[in-house]
Amino acid sequence: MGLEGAVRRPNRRTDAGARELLRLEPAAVHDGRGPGARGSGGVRADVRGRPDLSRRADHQLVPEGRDGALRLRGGARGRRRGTRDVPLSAGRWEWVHRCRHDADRDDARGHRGRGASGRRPLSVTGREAGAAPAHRRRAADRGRRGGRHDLRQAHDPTDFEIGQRHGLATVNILDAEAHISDAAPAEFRGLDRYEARAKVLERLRELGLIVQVERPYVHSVGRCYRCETEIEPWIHGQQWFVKVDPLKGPAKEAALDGRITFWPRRWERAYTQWLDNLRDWNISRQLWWGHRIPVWYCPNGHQVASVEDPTTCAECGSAELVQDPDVLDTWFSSQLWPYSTLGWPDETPDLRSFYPTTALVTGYEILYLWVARMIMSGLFLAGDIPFFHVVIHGLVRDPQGRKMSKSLGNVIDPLDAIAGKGADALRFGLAYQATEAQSIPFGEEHLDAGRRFANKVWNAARLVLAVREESGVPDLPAATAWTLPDRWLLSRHQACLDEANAAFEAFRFADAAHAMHRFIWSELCDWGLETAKPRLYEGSPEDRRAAVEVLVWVLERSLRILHPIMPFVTEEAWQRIGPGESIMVAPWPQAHPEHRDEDAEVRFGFAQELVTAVRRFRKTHGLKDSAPLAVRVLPVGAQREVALELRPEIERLAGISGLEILDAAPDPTGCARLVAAGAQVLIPLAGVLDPDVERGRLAKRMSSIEADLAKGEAKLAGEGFVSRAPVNVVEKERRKVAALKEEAATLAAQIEELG
RNA sequence: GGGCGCGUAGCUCAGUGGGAGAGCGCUUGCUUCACACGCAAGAGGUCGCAGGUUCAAAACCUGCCGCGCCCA
Repeated sequence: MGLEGAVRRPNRRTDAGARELLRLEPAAVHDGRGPGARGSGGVRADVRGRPDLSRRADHQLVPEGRDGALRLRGGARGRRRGTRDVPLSAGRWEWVHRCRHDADRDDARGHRGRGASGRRPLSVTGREAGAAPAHRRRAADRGRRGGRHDLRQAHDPTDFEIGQRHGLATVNILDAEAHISDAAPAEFRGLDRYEARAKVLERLRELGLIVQVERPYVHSVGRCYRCETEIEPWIHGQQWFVKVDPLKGPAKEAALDGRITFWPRRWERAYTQWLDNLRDWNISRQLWWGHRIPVWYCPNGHQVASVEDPTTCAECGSAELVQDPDVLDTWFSSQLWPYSTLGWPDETPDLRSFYPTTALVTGYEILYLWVARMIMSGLFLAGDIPFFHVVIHGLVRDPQGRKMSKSLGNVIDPLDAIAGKGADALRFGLAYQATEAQSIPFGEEHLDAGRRFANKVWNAARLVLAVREESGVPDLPAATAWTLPDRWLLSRHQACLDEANAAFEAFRFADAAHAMHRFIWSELCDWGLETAKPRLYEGSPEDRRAAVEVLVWVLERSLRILHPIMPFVTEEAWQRIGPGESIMVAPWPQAHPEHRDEDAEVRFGFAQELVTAVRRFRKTHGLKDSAPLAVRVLPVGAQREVALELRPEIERLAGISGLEILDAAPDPTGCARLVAAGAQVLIPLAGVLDPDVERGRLAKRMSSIEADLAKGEAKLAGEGFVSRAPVNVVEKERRKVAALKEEAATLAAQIEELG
């Protein structure tokens, strides 16, 4: 429905304005490999052997072909001294009877022949009308042999351009069924192209013109990807072009002045350079689907362009109108997206809201084909950019790094992936891989990683929900009630939010996914939930409630952060927590910078190191996880408070039967000695230990320490380090060296004791 | 030929001036009351090569080697 009377944008262009941009020209011959022709037919006609298929064009070009090549004699006459043989190379020699020859600049023989007019060995007249200068053919296949080239301006895009520059007649020697046309000498007319090739060869032999036959000769031939039919480029009627000169300037400016931002930024240059080199855009396609070109021709040579189907010619009134048989280039149609979806040219509410939209997220392979063209047309037609950000990600590839393609059969169908692993798994797997790299390798294993993470999130929520007795908005206890694990968890959670925010701001989805994965799995689950268990299962009702609410508060917000990437599992868990109707409409978590707590992280870090050191020790000696250990620790500074406060948590996580906190350096005789965050740890089990294993453990640790120590000491002794490096860096290095020395001394003593 | 980018753990990739990281894979031990789609510990890297800048380089500069993509 059009909104009559709606305000119209002043510089809005409709078909009348757009017509200024179009020009009608003889078609350029195109081999379908260049821009605008990708997999969709290009500016060529497909000439087919079977009449009933002659206008079907569901082809992709497979650039692979084998053929023979000829070297011929008698390709040209020297300008001054009569006939001189100049070798002529030809791959598809059936053209030879109707081609102009072209000298290669790099070939001495070519120079000699410069200025000569080509003489077709088998032509009707024996000479071309008008002498074309022999020509550098820079775009010629390098693999092609020197001498002369056949110039097939009706059947090769490069040759076409050369022909245009020199005003050569363009003669199509094929008809629509790939038979030789009436433009050829009579003896070849009507022959199938392959028959003609054989017959031309035969005739060339008779004339003694063949110098050499080279087989096989590999060159690039487009083929139908279904039926393998070779595709012959040919000249095809009149085609429409978009004049890009009025469009490219504004489109470039929009990027340069920052109205449109590219992510990553480097794509901006690719975009502007592409615009700089842009040439008029051919939009006529010989396909049987697509938007039909809205141009009609009348018998008197008039053209009518119209939105509505016209019944009579606007200029002469003729009723015998014929619509252009071609359809618009896929990308011409594609760039119409914002208009066709939003009601343009009417100033609809949708148009107002979503034009420009925030971001276009897409793969780099269609930066030019689609993105650039949307920008050009948006500025021209709607008078404004279509979006503010262009986010370019890599191409999703299979695990072997191959582009996914239907014919290869390596495509992961999103619907299959979702059916098998779930949408959350697919989305997370992709986001996790979506770095700034040029490709995103994606396979079963990445889906699995996503599925496992979804499962992890779900189970974390299950634990928390199981111990929570109420539902509704989480009630974070007052800061004064926070335990050390609470402070640590809130601090890490805040760090996760900060990272996710920064990542999303910069459209770095992989970074966002990594931050969430690290926090939820390695911090919330591995340490947050585990250290909460003593309070959850053995604490007082008050302790238990406080612990639960901190966990629920963190979990609920984590779900909201994760929701854009894993919508389903987060919604399900969130609704069970019960803070509102749907996570979809819940606000993004607010930042709490005051939750960042360096002190808590250092303190909690000591507990983590202590637990890990004991676990490692147990493992090294092959002790069972369940075998309880008595552990004595001599804390340094604030570590004492930590050890006292977290004794139940440390004991539980490390499998310690009794954690003894020492006041003074103990007699270490008979104990295994560990170091955790600078604190001495003693495990009085020496009699039970295998001395060889223990010696091995100590030796390994010692050599690692010695290596670090040597590096650190060298640094401190190094020229200029102490005087020129920042104070904090020097201080850090000193502390590190001191700690290492201390641990080395501890180890040395124990090594000596073991003998 | 022009342009852009990449060479870091077995694989795929983060890390851009101060102690080498993640996921997957691998090894070992665990049916521990959220999760075996799991837990715990571990092995594994001359950060492509060679110079240079710097107190300090995986990171910055130069050259070389290898690879990818876009354009012509």
